Amino acid sequence: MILEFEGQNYDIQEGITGIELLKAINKTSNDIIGISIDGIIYDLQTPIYHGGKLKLITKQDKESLDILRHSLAHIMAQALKEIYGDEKVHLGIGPTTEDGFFYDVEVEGHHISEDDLKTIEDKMREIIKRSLDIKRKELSREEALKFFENKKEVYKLDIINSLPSDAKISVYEQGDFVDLCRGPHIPNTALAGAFKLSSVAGAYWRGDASKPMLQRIYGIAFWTEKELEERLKLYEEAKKRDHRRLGKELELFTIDEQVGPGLIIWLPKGATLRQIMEDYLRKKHKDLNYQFVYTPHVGKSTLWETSGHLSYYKENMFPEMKIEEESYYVKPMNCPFHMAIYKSKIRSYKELPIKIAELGTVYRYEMSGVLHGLMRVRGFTQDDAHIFCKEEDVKDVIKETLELAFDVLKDFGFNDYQIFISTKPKDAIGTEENWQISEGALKESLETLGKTYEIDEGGGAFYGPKIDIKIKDAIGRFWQCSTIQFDFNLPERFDLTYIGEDNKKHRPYIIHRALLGSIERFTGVLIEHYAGNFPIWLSPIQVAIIPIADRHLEYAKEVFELLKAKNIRAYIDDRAERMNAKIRDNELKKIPIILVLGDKEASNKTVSIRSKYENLQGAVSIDDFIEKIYETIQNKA
RNA sequence: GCCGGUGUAGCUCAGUCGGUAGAGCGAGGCAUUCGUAAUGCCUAGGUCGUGGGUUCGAGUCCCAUCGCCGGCUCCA
Repeated sequence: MILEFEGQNYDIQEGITGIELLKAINKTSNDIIGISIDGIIYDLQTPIYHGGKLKLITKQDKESLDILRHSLAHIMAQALKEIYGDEKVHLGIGPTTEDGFFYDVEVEGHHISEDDLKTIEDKMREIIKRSLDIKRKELSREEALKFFENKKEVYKLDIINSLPSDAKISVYEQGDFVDLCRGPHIPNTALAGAFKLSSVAGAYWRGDASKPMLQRIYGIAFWTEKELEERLKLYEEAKKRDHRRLGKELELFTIDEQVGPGLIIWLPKGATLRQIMEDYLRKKHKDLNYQFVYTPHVGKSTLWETSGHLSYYKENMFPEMKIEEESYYVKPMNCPFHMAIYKSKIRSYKELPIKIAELGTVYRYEMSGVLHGLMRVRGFTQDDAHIFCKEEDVKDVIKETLELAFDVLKDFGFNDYQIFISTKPKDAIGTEENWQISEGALKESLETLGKTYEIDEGGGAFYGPKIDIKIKDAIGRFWQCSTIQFDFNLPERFDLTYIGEDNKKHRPYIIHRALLGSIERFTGVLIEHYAGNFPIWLSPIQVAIIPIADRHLEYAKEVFELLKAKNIRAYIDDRAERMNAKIRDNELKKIPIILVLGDKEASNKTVSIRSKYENLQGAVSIDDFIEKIYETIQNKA
C-alpha cells in the first residue's frame, strides 16, 4: 500500500502498526500520539491495511486529546479493578467528553463516593508510573464473548452482542488489565497527561431508565497541568457566576419551597429587569407590525385534543382539572390560543402575514430531578409569536425574523452564535413541497445574512423544519435560546384558511418562533453572562447616590429627583455609614454608577461619578451626567 | 422519576464520643458626619427542613417524607 507523507510516497507493507510505520519513515517522538490516513484516526498500536494521505497526530492536535482521555478512562477502570477487586467491578462504557472522560461502572458491595476519588486518582498515578505498554488485540466474536463471560463483564457482553456481525472486535491490554475497546489509545500509560477526577453520579445503563443504574465517574484531562488548571479555573468562574447564587445576592428572584419547586418568584429588582426586557421586546416587535395579545392560562381539553398536545405532549402537562363536568388543562404552550385568534374571523390574503405575539406564561411538568434555578423550571414566560403567511411570503418572513433575532441578541450582548438547521425526519407530516420551500427559506435567509450554520439532517420535528440559535456567553458556553420553526401540523388540525386572490380557501404557513425562548431562562443566562454586572440599560438600579455626610442629604435628594424625572433608576444610600462602607456595599451590589456627593458637589452643583465606564468618570455637572448616562443607555453599553 | 450527596439564625458556615446551640456577615438601636471598597459599642434573632422511632437524654443514631445540589432520564 502507498502512503503519502510530506509530499513523498512510501510503499509500506500492509498490516504494519503506527509505531513500526513511524520507524520506517524515521519519525519517532513521544509527541506523536497517533496517525490519520485519509482522515481516519488510528492509534500507534493498530495495524493499518489501507494506503492514503498520512498525517501525524501530535499533542498539539485536537484529536490527540480524545486519545489521551480515552486511555485515562481505561487507566481509571484498571485502578477501580485493583482497588475493589477484578471480579467485583463490572465495566460499562468509558467514553470521552468535551473536556475529559467518564466510565460507567458497577462495583459490587460498594458505593463510590466523592471521598473515594482521591484513592482512585492515586492508584491511577501509580499505574501511569508503571509505564505499561497499551497493546491492541483483535478477537473473534466467540473469543471475545468467552473472555468477558469468564470475567463476568455482563455489560461488555451486552455491548458485544449488540455489535453488527461484521464488526471487528478489539481489546486493549495494559498490564493485567484488558478492556473491550475500539480505541484509539496512547501507546503507553506513561504518556498520560494531567487529569483530575471531578465527580461521581448515577447513570442508567445505555441511558435506559428500565435498566440498572451504574455509577459514572467523571474526569477532566489535558496534556499539561497548565491546561487542566485553566479548565478548573473556568469551572470556578462558572461557579462564581452561578445565577442561583447571584440571583439571591442581588435580590432578583427566589424559589420558595412552599410555593413549589420550579416556580419562579420575581423579586422587585428582578421584576424591574424583566420589565425592561419585556418593554424592549414589545417595542422591537411592534416596529415590525407584530400584534400583541393576551390569552388564558387554561383551556378546555377539546382545545388540546385538536392541537394534538393531549396525544403527543401529555406527559409534560400538568394534570387535568375538572370543572362542571368539563376538563381543563393549564397551558404548556401558547399555540392553540393563537390559532383561536387567527380563527376569530375570516382572513384575507390581503392581511397576511399576520404576526401574533404574546409574552405567554406556560406551565410544563418537568421531573423533579431536572429543575435548575431559572434554567429549568415548571412555569415560564415565552416571547412567543406565530406568523401566519402565504407561501410566497415565507422567505421574507424568515429573513425578517432572523434579522430581528440577531438584532435582539446583539442588544443583550451576544455576538457569537452557533446556528443549526434541522431538516425533515423520517416520520414527517406536510407535503414534500412544504418542506422544500421551508428548508430552502431557512438556508437562503441565513446565507443572505452571511451567517454560517450546521445542518442536523433529519433532526427536525415531525411537523416542520427549524432553525435553532445558540448564543455564546462571556466564558465560552453556548445556550440555546432562539428557535424558528415551521408548523405544518396546526393549520391542518385547526383547519386554518385564508381567502386568496382567487376567492378560494388556502392553507396558511405557520412559523412559530421565540427569540429569547424563556424569559426566565434567558435572565439566568444574562446573569451568568454578565456575572451580575448588567449594562446600565438593564441594571435594576442604575445609580447609587452617596451623600458623604447628613448635611449633603438635601442635595442628594435634589439630584435624585432630577434623575427620577428622567426615568433614571436611582436611590439614595442614606444609611448612617461612612462613605467608604457605602461605596463598598454598592460596588458589591453591582450597581453600575455610584455618585458621591459632598461639599464640593453641593456648592458646584456637580456629581462625582465612580463607574467602570470611561465616559462616566470624575466630576461633572448634573446635566452632563444625565446626557452621558442617556447616551450609554442608548448604546446599551 | 432514578442514583448519590445534602439540609443548623435572613446569608455563609462551625457544632468532638448522644448530654438542651455558636461565629462572621446581615438586621435593629445608640454614638460617630466621615472624600472613593468594611467606624465603634449594644441588642434581638433557632421547634437544628418536616413527621415518626431508638434512648434517661437526639442537631448528632434509625426510618419515612419534603426541598436543594451533582448527574442520569426526559425535552412532540
